[in-house]
Amino acid sequence: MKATIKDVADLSGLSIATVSRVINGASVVSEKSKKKVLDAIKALDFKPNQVARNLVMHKNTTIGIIIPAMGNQFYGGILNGIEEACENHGYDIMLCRSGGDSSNEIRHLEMFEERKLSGVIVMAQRLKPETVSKINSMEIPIIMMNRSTSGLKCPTVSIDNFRAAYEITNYLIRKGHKKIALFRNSMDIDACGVEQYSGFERALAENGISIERGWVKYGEFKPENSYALMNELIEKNHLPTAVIATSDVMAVGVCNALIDRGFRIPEDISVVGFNDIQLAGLYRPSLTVIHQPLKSMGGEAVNMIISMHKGDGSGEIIKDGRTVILSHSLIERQSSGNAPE
Amino acid sequence: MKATIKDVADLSGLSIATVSRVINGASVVSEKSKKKVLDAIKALDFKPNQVARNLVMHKNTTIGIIIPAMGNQFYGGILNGIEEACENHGYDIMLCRSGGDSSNEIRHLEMFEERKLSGVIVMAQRLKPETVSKINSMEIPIIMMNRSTSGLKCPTVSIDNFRAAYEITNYLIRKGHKKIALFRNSMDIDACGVEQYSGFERALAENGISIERGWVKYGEFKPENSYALMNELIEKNHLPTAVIATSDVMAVGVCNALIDRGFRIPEDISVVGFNDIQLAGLYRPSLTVIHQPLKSMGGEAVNMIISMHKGDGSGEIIKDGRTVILSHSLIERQSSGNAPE
DNA sequence: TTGTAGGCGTTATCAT
DNA sequence: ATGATAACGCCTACAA
Repeated sequence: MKATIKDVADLSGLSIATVSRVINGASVVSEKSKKKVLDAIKALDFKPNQVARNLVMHKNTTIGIIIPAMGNQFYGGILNGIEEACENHGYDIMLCRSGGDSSNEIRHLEMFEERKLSGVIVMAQRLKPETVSKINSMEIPIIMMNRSTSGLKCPTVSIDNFRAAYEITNYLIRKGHKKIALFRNSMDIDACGVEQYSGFERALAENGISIERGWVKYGEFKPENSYALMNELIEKNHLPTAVIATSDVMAVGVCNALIDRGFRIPEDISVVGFNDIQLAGLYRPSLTVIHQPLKSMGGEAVNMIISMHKGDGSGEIIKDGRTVILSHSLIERQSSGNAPE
Repeated sequence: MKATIKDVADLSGLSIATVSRVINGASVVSEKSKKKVLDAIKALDFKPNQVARNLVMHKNTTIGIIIPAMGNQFYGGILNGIEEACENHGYDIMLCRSGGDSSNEIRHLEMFEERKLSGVIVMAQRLKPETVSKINSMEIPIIMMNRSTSGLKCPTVSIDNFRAAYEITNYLIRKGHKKIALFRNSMDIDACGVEQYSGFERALAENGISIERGWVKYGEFKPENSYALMNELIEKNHLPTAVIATSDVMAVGVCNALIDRGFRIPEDISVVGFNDIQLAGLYRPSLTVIHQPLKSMGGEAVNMIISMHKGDGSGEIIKDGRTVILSHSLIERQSSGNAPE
């Protein structure tokens, strides 16, 4: 059986309290006693039991994370940032997958509360009202990544999706494109998608280009989806000269449909993506994209959680709807070019 | 403040013990009392405190995971399997990133022990002696994914890397290839790599083909690496007709180097990968690969951890060197073809 | 400086 | 069937 603080106390001939003191560096302990304790700790290979510690201290240095799916490079990038920041601040991570299911989200959220974690970061594609209301009533700090919905009362971190979409649309227009398609996520109340659409719309409007409804396609962030959607367009022979996909995997799906039918990118059609996951640079032609600072976004979320605790010895939590916007950038690679004559 | 079991006891007019009983469904409680308790629980929105629970029960339904990096599709695939299995069995996940650093691995391993997690699954590329010895001395169940090293005394789950490499090498030989390159991970004591190399060697030997040392390249599992290595070969104009990469990202790096220099795949050179992450099917040309059942591997690891606990009311843990081998398969796609004349 | 003792929220063992 | 009460391992006033 593992040694407890009592064993250390016995071996060192001191009291539990003193042992506790040296462990926590609190209060003053004589050098002599300190040494005795340290020796005993080493001899017994004693490690304080975190469970007991958390119980009595009413706190925890663990941050909970809810993610739709693992092995997704977009979330993976954010996770990297979260992990690094947690590492630096001495926090641990408890990770749960929701599968995009709101009942799972709620279940995990409750679990996090029961365990009194120091905070939660949630990533989700769609946000159901049940989840929103659960989030709003959370007793521990919670932050939403890359998404914001009306009624949601918690801090958020993301990029300026309106501007990003606006910029990349303008980029294509400057390249001479007038026939621009938009492949976006399904029509839900997805704030990112809504903002992106506005940016797209605005850029077109400012240039006197009207939106062709047949070129605005909805689908999940899956390559098979955009592959099929692009195929439809090809079959109808109703082709744009450029397509904007609001995720990189969708962009790749579009490219594959095009390549598999013998089209050339970007000579025949330009394709641009969103996010800039590793795939975007690895694919050939490499993808022109809007780059999101995924790692920074994750790190920022952690910082926010930590700061939501500080300043209040009372244990009270700062709960406002603060939003952090990080800056994006446009990376031009091989998949986009001038509009064909 | 959140309600405790005592609040429920007070409100329901019963004792803490009785409340505990209905919560745990243990022992028999009269219907009448049961209802009272349930009502009180609902009224107070009481949720049992897991921290306290774990403390007294000396256990935990959390599984710790150590992973080199997040956002890697290979580990992501395994994580998906782990997550699903944990979900089914009511376990939670605590995830830590090692960054491939053995001191981090050890730190996390100790943290898992302190928290008395029910088990640990570790993924690592290289295994330093310090980590191996820490693993061997762990007091909680621990499983190594996809890797085994001499001296390591813990269960392992992986595929038969020898056979996999043997099969894919033979596949290329049957396609008429005699000049076959192998891009593998750095020369460390990496059991997978060693086994794979043996398989490669054996297949060539059985077909009377001798190994050309200049075609066996070592590098990390990064596309930039294999890209550079392939470029070297191109510059020396010392080209094989096929290359086997022991990871998909390495294969893509090779393909990119080739494509960027104007080579055709597979007409000029065939390229095959290992693992079959999403990228393999998404890339063009899509990659012929050895498919690893990543998800099953993750699930199997969880099952093993759970079974290591069962059967022993004593709390003793089964600790043998059991190895689980799951079956792989060869998926033929676009990146491989007959050897050029 | 050090020790005593009272929790933290639950479970589990006795009695009743 | 139900209720005290002793753990669980640790922290922290309060005393000494």
